[in-house]
Amino acid sequence: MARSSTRPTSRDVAQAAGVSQAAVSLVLGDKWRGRVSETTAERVREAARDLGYRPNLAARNLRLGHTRTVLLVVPALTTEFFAGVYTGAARVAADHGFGVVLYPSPEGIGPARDPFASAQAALDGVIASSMAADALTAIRGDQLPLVMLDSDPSGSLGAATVNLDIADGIRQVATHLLDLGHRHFLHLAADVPSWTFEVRARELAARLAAVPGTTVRTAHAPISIDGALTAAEAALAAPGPRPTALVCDDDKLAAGAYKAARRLGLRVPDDLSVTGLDDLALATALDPELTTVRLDAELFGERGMQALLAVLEDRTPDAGDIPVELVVRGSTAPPRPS
Amino acid sequence: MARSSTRPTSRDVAQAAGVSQAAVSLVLGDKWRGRVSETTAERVREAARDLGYRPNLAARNLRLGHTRTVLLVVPALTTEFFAGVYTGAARVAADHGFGVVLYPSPEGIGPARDPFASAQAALDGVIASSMAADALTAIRGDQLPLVMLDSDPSGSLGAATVNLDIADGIRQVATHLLDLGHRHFLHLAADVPSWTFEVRARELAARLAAVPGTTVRTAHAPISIDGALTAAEAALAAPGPRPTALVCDDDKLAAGAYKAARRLGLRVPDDLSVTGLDDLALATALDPELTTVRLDAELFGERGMQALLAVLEDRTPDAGDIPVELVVRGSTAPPRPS
DNA sequence: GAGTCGAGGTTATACGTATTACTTGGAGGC
DNA sequence: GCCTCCAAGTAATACGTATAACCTCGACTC
Repeated sequence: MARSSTRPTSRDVAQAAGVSQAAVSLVLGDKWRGRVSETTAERVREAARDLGYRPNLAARNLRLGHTRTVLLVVPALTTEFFAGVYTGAARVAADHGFGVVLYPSPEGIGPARDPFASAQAALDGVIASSMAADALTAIRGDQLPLVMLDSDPSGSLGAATVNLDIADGIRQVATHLLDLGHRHFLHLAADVPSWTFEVRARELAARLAAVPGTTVRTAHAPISIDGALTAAEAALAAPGPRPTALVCDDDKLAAGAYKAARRLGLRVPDDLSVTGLDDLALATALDPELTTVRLDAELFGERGMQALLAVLEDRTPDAGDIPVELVVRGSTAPPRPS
Repeated sequence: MARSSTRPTSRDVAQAAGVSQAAVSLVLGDKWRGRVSETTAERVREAARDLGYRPNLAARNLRLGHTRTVLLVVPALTTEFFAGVYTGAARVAADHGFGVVLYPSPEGIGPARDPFASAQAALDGVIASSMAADALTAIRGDQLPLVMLDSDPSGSLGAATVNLDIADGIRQVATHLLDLGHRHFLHLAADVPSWTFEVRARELAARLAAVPGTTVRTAHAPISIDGALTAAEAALAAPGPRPTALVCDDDKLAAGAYKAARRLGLRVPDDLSVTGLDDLALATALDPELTTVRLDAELFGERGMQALLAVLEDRTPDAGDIPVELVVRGSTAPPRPS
């Protein structure tokens, strides 16, 4: 009563319940099976409730030597994709008594900060998207258990990796467009150094190379609608035979491509077929709705967390890429006979 | 060397440098001005570097009694708006040696979890969006310093509030549409109990009531493109005089409204003017581009963090709503003479 | 009726850090 | 030559928790 300004400790609860601090810890930690009588246990719980007791996490973490908290490092949160990843990871984490703290990679938050300075929380492990490039070096410095999302399985310093089967997605896109009769392609690629984008480029090139008579050009753009607009407009207006199919590295780029097409007086899909990748809400907001590759963000997050749990328990994480699915909508059609 | 499996402590560093643990703490804490010689300090720093020493946050937090970490509670991360809020808050936080941990309100993460169970990090304070309704009760339980974002200043239990001047934004929208000549309105409102949406409804009604001869109907929709599509389609197809202006509670709803209009064969803006609120990237991805209200998300986050810092230091937070700005684009035009 | 055992606790301790209070070996003052 | 004082450290301690080790007392066994 006297010191109501400071938070109550387990000792305060003990005193209020007339027991030792150890008893409080046992009861509240649910480890009192044959150690404390039911009546005393109830007395302790009541005292804790009355005082509004909340255990001091810092003390607990120090004592336990772990925090049951992991960090999820993502690139900018400008689409709902990583929100889904977080949701999946958090769900699995919660099932195992873990918490997930989100760290959106800096980019304007200040002079290239250490993620751990920002998320001061003491951590047990890290899940990092390969797109959050700025943070990677800082992360590598630490010795924390690490799972990499969407990154080169052979080059990740031994860290476990969990990947979406982007290669298959691109293959499906290419096959779909080839089946429609397209032969002249433009690849609108993300201007970001990340394995996940390299895969797209490599796989598209490989798939198209298998079909004689195809051509493919590449334009690079920052991942934003305006950036894509500029790059796509320039590429589409370039001299030479105009491509009839535009394969975009993600849905946002596709949205920019739509605007570029409008500016140039090209109709989607009559004059130009467009594809995306992600299946964001944006994909169906566009007119016509976008043919794209659906990624299961939540499953991605779940698998990432499961892999990290495996690493933490010295088990081998499950292997195998996460399947993706082509969603055909109105933005792709056969090329018009020229 | 012997126990390389466990992380080095400040005592290990001390031993390596041939000094006491206290000296290590002083040097690394930058409090050694007249306490330790320059040469010993350098020796300590070198030892710390060699061992890869990282201070144990849990221990430090316990000792210090605070964590310099605050929690930012937001609703779903499905738009970039709260990413901006985070960016602003994190920037200000970093300038003051604070970290920000993001907690996206549950919604499917599991059985209505306590935010503090998820973000296990020990916290010094909380900034919460009023839209993250599920988390509010849990938060209220704690005695942490609290700043509410976009919530009723008179009803926030004494917590400090930081608000965008949404009322003014809606007034600008209404005035813009009235000036164009519109008299028959449909309000597509978010189906979420939150002060920020109540303000929109109240202010729109008030502004329109001031002009004789205006009518306004209201349709409610969940904040998603599909939800808005359904609700808007039903409302627009309802009997009675068709509204010529559709005021949406946010840009996402507006995107759904576009789709509803297309389905009904209405052209934007010729048959129907549409407005949004947020100015997301989505707004310019739509065709025609959306007339909307620009919110400065980063400034919002900055002000939120500044307010929390003020509360933590027993100062009075700055008052005053954050100004917003109407952005007129192609989705609004005079009504066609009927 | 001595020994055993388990229920129902308590006492003591360590986790790693930051900081306060103390120590010590000179150098300088007079 | 003695006192003072400062530079350069060190020893000790507390933060709040979880848990291992210990204690005590009554009921039962044989």
